Amino acid sequence: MYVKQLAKLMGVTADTVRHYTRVGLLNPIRSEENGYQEYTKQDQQRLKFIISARQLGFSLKDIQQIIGESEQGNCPCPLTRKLITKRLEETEALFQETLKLRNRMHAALEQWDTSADGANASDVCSLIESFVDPINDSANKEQRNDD
Amino acid sequence: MYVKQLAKLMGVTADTVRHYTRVGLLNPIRSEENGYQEYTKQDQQRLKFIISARQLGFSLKDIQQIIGESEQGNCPCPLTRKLITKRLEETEALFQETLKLRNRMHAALEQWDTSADGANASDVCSLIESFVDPINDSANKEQRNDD
DNA sequence: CATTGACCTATGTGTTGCACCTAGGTTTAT
DNA sequence: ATAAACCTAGGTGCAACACATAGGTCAATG
Repeated sequence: MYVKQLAKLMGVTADTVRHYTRVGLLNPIRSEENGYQEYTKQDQQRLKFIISARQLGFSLKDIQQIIGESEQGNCPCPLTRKLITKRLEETEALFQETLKLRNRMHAALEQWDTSADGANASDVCSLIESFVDPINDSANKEQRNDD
Repeated sequence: MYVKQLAKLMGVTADTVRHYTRVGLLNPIRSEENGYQEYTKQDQQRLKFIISARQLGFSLKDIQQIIGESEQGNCPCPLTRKLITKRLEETEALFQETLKLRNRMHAALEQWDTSADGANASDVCSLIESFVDPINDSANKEQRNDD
């Protein structure tokens, strides 16, 4: 099976398969006839594994480590548990950051809905420069002085 | 004012200031005495603007465009409104993806809490290979066959 | 006055996971 | 013969910096 066929079968691009091959996650056999890469059922299983692991947030390096453990005859599960814990923390952090960013952007759009373009003196763009984050603005955090 | 002083004052790293300078967002004056970059109050204002814009999710290229409009004497606000709309859509998409990933990871950790390491035959790691996403699993989407 | 430490410079590389491009060879069908 | 569709290796681009290299500057110290 050549690269494109495998890619299509597994729902990824040929470039992705080539990329995984380059970094050593897949090990096709080189045909002596034409120099093409021959992917076996092993590679197909392996690719399926990679796709599943990516879906769970593992990086390609994580996956390399996990496969490495497995190939050394060790049970990779403890490593898997350890790695996902770390990745989950990162994902949680990213989630919180993205949430806050989204809220800030929504707040900006709302504020700007009632702001005229270039309404006040500013260096570059009055909208951006006069935006006040209603959440992180210190006056709104613990106490409010403007009551 | 030299790079480190400005960076400290504005709460970013010297590398960040240098980066913005490299891509043309800041335009310090080169001292003829020692070849150092001299940052003026203009640059300080500009950096403050950049930091505010980054907080709202604008890319450095967005910021370059906005500054470009402003420097050409045009009001940058319409462009700003247009760009944030696009960025908000992207952020919303990222947010949803991150949320789904986080949920998948939580689900995996829960499933794995009651799974023994290497409990079943598998190619690489039984935990990953036997994980079933309770949300995206087709059996759970529209109907369930296992009643 | 030499040395030390803290600053500065420009330039290049590493990060992540691919996508895309270049320049070419192979296979198959017409 | 040639075109279409596939394959190869290797390199570049992306985003926003962080970090490293190799060297120049400056102020204070012994």
